[in-house]
Amino acid sequence: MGDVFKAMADGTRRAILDELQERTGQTLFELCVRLTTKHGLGSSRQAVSQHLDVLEAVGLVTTRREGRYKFHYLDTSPLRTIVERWHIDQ
Amino acid sequence: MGDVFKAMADGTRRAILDELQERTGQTLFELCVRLTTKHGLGSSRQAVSQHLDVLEAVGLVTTRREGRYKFHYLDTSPLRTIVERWHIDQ
DNA sequence: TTGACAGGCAAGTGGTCGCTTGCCTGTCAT
DNA sequence: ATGACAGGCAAGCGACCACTTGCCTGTCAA
Repeated sequence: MGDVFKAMADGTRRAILDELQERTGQTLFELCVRLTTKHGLGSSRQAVSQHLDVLEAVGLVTTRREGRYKFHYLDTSPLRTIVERWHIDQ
Repeated sequence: MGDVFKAMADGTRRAILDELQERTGQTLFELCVRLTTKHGLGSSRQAVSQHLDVLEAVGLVTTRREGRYKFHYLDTSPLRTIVERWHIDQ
């Protein structure tokens, strides 16, 4: 629970979620390119990789391996617990 | 925006929000007592005070002074931006 | 098969965060 | 007015976090 908020606390990770929302199933390098060009974030490959590990650990991102590629998919269902806990009436 | 998540990232702060949701308008000392007894958190007065400052800075808590008392009120409206940004369909 | 490519692992570092400590300000009752 | 009470301010400290750096593993094409 608290891990979800810790994961969301970082701006780069929220930008990654934005990117995956716009185009899900991206690889690490695709995300690196699009983060630097569209979001203006100069994040290195290792940095983005570690961010993806955090997001995957809390269930906000799921992955699928295919050969030497690893695709990343957005899953916003962990955010639903926030709505449930504090009765956000939409 | 990111400040809201940073504020929510701490477990003690989320417990404070839970407490204020159950009984809004509490003072600092009331919150300290109820956090230790009901939530089992051994947080000092200064710690809780600093947490309240953070929550108030991001708009999750509003305050009202009355004499030497300061009452704290919950406001979950900043959380609504989360629902809007990532289309959580409730 | 060998080089390029996509990604992973792990140690080290600077900065931020949560908390404590100590002291101070303002308010109320006696 | 003077002591107790509710809260505020600010410096210091330990722990955690994001990031870098360097090297390694696995996969595919030429």
